[in-house]
Amino acid sequence: MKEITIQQNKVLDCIQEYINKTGFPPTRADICRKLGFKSPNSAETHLRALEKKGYITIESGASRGISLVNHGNDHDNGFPIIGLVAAGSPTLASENIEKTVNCPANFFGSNFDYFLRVKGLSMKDAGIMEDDLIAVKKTQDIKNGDIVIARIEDEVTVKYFERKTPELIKLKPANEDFNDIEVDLRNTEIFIEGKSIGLIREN
Amino acid sequence: MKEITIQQNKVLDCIQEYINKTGFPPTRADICRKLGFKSPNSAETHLRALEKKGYITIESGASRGISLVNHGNDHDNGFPIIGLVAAGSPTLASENIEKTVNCPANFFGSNFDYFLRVKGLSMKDAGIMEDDLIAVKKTQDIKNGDIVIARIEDEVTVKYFERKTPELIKLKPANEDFNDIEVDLRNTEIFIEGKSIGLIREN
DNA sequence: TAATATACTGTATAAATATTCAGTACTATT
DNA sequence: AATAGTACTGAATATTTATACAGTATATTA
Repeated sequence: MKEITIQQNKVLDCIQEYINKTGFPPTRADICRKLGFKSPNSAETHLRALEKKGYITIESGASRGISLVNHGNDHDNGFPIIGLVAAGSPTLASENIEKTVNCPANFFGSNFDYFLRVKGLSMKDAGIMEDDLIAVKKTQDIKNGDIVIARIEDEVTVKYFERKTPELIKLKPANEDFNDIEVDLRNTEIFIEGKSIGLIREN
Repeated sequence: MKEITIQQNKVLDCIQEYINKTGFPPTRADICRKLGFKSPNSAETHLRALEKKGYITIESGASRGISLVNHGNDHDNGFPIIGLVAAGSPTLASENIEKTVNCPANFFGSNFDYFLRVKGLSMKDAGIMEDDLIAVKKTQDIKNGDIVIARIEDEVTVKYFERKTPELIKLKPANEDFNDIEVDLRNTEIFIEGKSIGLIREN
């Protein structure tokens, strides 16, 4: 994140304070009043600088169209939502983060690391529907019957886990339209990202 | 707190949604666009009614000067979980409260009032499983296809809502092992507690 | 030395926005 | 039958607001 100047920081604080107090963002004139500027352009230029540096977004044309960008919220109760890209690993890299959800860390009893947005209906009989958010705990402590987030080559999938033999793993969907995936560890690489410990659905 | 009409409730939801999405309140025109009004005065009158009834405040003269009033939020981020007792109404009386869950009020986009713990599998094809927690918003603004919490006599149930005629309501399960419930308002009393706007599952 | 970013004032203006007024229509209450 | 509340359209208008342009000045970097 780019450095900001003292004055830009004052403007940023001013915006935050204004929103806290009134519930909506300030106008250029409001900022001027607060910080003692005499020209709305003073505020404008600072706002443009803050936008360029990624601290705020400004909706063009709209009045009071300033909103604060949430960055570095990885820890204080903000959990990232990661899209389940068809081919590719779900990582916490910022470009994969859809948005963040504010909720307590122990929301699902056990701690978890991120939310995964579900694509497809392969687990529908387990009550996991398209666009649901699965709370994923990064762990290798998997028992048979757990719902795991697994990566086979470049494909990420959510399935029931079942270890048949030390070399053979079965990934079972909860939908009769889908087939079991059998993975022989001797010729296929599989990586278990973690397991599901909860679920959130936004209607 | 004074009663509000269905339309006023829609406007209130619309404001909430807009703020969640953009970070700042809507203009009259924004509300019109969302709800299909053709005159900004439609929004204006609803806003004035909501202000009069204490649900919002409007800063005179300012653009986007709407802010939501936090009224009687006896649960400050702690939401009660109510058991779905086979016979009996889900009320917020303390003896019915299983425990409380800490989460933001706008967790599911729109505000909600309590969680209901689901018993049975009558909605399993909608991804609602036994012991799931349904986020219930107390409202009478129900559309066909909504998942409602309905009370018929002393029985509380969660079902899809479908109004066939002004006198005939159908409550449809999402499970072929269950039958539709047809309610004739002329001889049976039904009370809609509210609708489901989200779901949480603790594995 | 030139270029660039910061940090302002001051003025102007088009677009966004709140707000009022005049209607129509429906419903419930007195 | 009259009154009041709800729920709108449509038009008009004054104010608010973003935004561009023209300057001045200082500090930092290449």
